[in-house]
Amino acid sequence: MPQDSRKQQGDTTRDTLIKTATRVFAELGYHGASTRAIAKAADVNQALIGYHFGGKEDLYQAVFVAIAEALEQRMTTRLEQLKVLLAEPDPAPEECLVALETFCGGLVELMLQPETEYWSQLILREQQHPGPAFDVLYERFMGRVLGITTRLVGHLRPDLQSDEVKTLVITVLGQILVWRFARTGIQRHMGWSSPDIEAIKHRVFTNIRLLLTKEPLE
Amino acid sequence: MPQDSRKQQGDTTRDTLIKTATRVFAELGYHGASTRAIAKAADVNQALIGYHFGGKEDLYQAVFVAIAEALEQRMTTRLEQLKVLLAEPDPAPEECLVALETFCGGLVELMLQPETEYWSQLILREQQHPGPAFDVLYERFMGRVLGITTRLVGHLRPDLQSDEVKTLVITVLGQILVWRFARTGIQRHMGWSSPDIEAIKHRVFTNIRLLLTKEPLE
DNA sequence: CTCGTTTATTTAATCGATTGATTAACTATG
DNA sequence: CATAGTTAATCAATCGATTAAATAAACGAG
Repeated sequence: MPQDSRKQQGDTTRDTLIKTATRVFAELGYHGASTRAIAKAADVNQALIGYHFGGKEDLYQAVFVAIAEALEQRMTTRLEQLKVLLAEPDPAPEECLVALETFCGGLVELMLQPETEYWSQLILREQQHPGPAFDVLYERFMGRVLGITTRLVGHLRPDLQSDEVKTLVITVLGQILVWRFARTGIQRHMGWSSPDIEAIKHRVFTNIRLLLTKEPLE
Repeated sequence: MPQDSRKQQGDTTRDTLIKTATRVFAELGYHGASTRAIAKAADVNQALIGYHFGGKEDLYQAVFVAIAEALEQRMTTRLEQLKVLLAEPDPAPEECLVALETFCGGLVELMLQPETEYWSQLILREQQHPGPAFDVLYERFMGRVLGITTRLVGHLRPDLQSDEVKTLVITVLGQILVWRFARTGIQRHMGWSSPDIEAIKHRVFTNIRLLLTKEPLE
């Protein structure tokens, strides 16, 4: 690793602090994670949090901006693909279905990646008490995912009203998100050490087709 | 309100502390909720937490025992109904479906009740870092719900293997649970002040029938 | 019924430890 | 020497826990 020049050293410290703080905040909670614990875990002097970010609260904000950027980066390609499809005059239903499957498959993988565990913990916490950190997350990630999938499902199910489409979208996404949010309980129930991604994907794909291709029962 | 006798006063203090602590722990997190803040919110002397429970950690445990008991009480009737149905030699599929719908309908109502908000926040937190508090919750509530629904779905879908049934159950429950643990994001997306319970129920019922009555696609 | 005693509960005050923040001195790069 | 970054030390505030004193209901003896 090349030795940082003095000016680059500051950026390195910032990055290290954000990365470490993501983990410590997720593990101990905002109040439980002391600036000293974060600094020690990052192998950095405690006063540097104040120097680089201003204070603990500002570091917390910086963590969420970083999470939103990372999520944005991972999903932006897939979201663009859906946008392109929806830009067509009248996309074929089967094409929409495959695109939605691909998108949801990526979401399943994202939910099951170990590295997203800290993110989900922080997002869950923040969602319970929405502050400025949640606004960043919603605008840069959640809102975009919800928006594009709603448009896609709306095209697949023209028989449904606007609110009905939204409700359906939530349930479709819910069966994916649950694998992250209820992970501990699920593991205890299924007796898995690590979840079988392909099996989950297969189930989600099947469900999507059942929920979006079948005509309403009555 | 009748004046408490001296002996009853202790129990009253205990109950008040648990009820208040449920809210404060949920709002501020374990570390964020100081014993002084809890005591002040409960209008009780701070030292009484130590006197009645031993310490902060013990009060936290007591909160989860109370939550588990409340959840148990609310669901035990519905769970018994399912057990009775499953005890029959060969329950009719339609009967199983209706029973599952009824059960899931109750679950939807539970998820949307304002009073369960504190519970869900605490459960989510505890699930991320499972401790003894989570054990109580799983054994008395989650495990029983998962177990009984899995048996029911297994009977409805004899074409699926054991793990496939469990996976299907998780997705079915996930589309219900999501209304609670993604509540803030959902509200922002749907622009609701308060969710339309009947619409959600209708969607969940429709989904259940689509997912559990249709034969596998291939 | 009344008094003194026991018991459970409550209270204010205080303990050492830890918190986030800040300071001034220090280091190294340009 | 100027600047950006780092460091150890210290600040008042707050933390959970504990203490001894205060309060009042419960109880047995007379």
